[in-house]
Amino acid sequence: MSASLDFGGAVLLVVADIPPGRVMTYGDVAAELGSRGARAVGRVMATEGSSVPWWRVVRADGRPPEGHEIEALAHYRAEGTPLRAGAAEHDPHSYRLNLQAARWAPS
DNA sequence: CAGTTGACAGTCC
DNA sequence: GGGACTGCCAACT
Repeated sequence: MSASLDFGGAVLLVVADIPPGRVMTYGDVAAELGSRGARAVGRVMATEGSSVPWWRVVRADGRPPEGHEIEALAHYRAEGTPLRAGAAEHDPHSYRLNLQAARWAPS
């Protein structure tokens, strides 16, 4: 693969390749890029993530970015992303996703 | 050029 | 089960 894009560009491509109803952890995206900087991925999402389905990228805890839990929850429900039963009902700001079922890996 | 920050992850208590 | 510390990498000041 030709490296025609920067780290940020590669992150956006991987995130854009995530199908609806599925999610990937920052660490998984970083691993696809050949890097271990999960934080670097999160940084790119904070800067240019507005151009990609950022809600399909979640933390290893199964939680969306801090401060965007409600925004992401709306997308998960709209796409049918597997959430933990009653999680969002108990704490809409502290819910968790079923990574075991929602986690997806590119071919 | 060097230090700090940050949409994180993994391990230990 | 939850909280705290450390390690990692890229962008910003």
